[in-house]
Amino acid sequence: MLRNSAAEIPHDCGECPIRHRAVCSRCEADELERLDQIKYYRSFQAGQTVIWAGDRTDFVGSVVTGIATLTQTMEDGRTQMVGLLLPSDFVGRPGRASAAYDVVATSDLVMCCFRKKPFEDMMAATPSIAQRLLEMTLDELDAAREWMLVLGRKTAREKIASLLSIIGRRNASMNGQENTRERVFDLPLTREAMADYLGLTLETVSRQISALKRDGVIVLEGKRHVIVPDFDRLLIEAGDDCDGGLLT
Amino acid sequence: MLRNSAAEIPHDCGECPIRHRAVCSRCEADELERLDQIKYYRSFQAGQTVIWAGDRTDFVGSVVTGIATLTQTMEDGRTQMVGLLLPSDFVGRPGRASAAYDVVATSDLVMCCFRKKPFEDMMAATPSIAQRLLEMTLDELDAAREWMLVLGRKTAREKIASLLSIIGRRNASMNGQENTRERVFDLPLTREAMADYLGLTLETVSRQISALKRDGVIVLEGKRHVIVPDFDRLLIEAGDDCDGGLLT
DNA sequence: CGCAGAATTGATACATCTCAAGCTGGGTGG
DNA sequence: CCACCCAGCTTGAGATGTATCAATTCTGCG
Repeated sequence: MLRNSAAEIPHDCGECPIRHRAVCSRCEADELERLDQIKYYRSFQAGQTVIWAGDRTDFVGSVVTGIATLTQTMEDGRTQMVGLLLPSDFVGRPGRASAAYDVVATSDLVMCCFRKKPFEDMMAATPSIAQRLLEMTLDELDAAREWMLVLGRKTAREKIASLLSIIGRRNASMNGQENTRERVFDLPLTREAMADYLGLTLETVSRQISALKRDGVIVLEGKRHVIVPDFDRLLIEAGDDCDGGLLT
Repeated sequence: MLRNSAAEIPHDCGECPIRHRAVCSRCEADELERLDQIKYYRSFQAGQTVIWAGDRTDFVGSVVTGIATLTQTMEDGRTQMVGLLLPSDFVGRPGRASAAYDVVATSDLVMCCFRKKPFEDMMAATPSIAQRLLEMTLDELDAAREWMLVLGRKTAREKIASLLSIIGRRNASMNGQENTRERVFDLPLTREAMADYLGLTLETVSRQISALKRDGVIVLEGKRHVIVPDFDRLLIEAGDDCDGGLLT
């Protein structure tokens, strides 16, 4: 469990990779120091469940590195992903005792955690944290609503193109390849996880990816490495306004 | 436009029907008085568009009475409802210049509005407002995620049953008929609006409602008045855990 | 009355699911 | 080093649920 050496895990908030995007991004030096005192890191291996839906949770936290998914499952096993947690995303809800969704590490994952009670106290005393959390929550709400359009009204091909464009866009914003026509990235999800995200079966995901490849919209190297020769073309396939979603 | 007489519109916050649920619900008397000074009411007729997606918005506000919908539309006309706004729900996003979605009055509607700038200033100075808005936003996010499961993984019949159970539940919580086996309510939406909510066509909505009627899950009086003889039965049809969604 | 919007119902088309068979690439043990 | 294995993925053929197109019926209202 403690397989990550201390060297891999940031300890100084000043050097934290998510310093400027996470829930703490608006904190002043003194506030950061107080947070520093109540924070602790947890590591998870790919595939591990971080939180089980319905369980009591005593912590909240931020994804520092790696990717996790938020999923809902019906009794008969049908599952729907309802969120994709990337570095800087916040996990857990202040003021709620038990988790609403399963959180599963898709890759190896490091989280910066706070016990819930101290964090809630800190939040009440620190407007900059509450403000930032509100802003992040509003962004997530917009993303969820964007996704409702995908789930409710788009075809399988458009769904795949939408997912690829979102991953491509987020990836670009991290690497500063924003305005390039061509974009290159790795899929962080299995076909099955994509299916759960898109409300499809994995077979349909596979077929549509093959179709996009056949039509030259994307080029695959191996199963996971994606090259998009013309990102605007992908956006058109996604059914999005070509000027790019304003919200994602 | 000013067809609502002054008598119909509440002016005193103390008598406001959404006083204890809206964004102002945690305000003290003095805070309420300050809000009172910057608030104003707007009325809309059924069918009127309150806000157009993409337009600059200079106000935010709460639904006081009536129902509105939040919808997204693709260029080719496919539309998806992404929110249903009932009394006390908040409209608009502090800190954003333009609207992300169309807001349309489904019934006659009264809103309690604030110009955005004064409201933002007030929010910065009044933690109780910011806190309540965060809480409401988190609730909306949960509702949106619940809906993603409905859109992505449920059958048409389950979708209809889910919608009916949500309306029935909200209605019950307003009228205190919480634990009755039988529930009675009016549908606030046309078949087409239901279809837009559920990611279906109106024909499919109609067929599935007929099927639920035929199977005795619901009884209809006219097109809009619904009687649910056994609410648990409806929840089973919705594919929900029978102990009721914890979140909605 | 008779019109218009809303809803229902029917017949058919089609997209996606389901079930089933094979493929691929990386790891393991003989 | 090779044979094997296995999870992840691809592809095919047929079944099925929902959309589409079209024709009525209902309901409220001028």
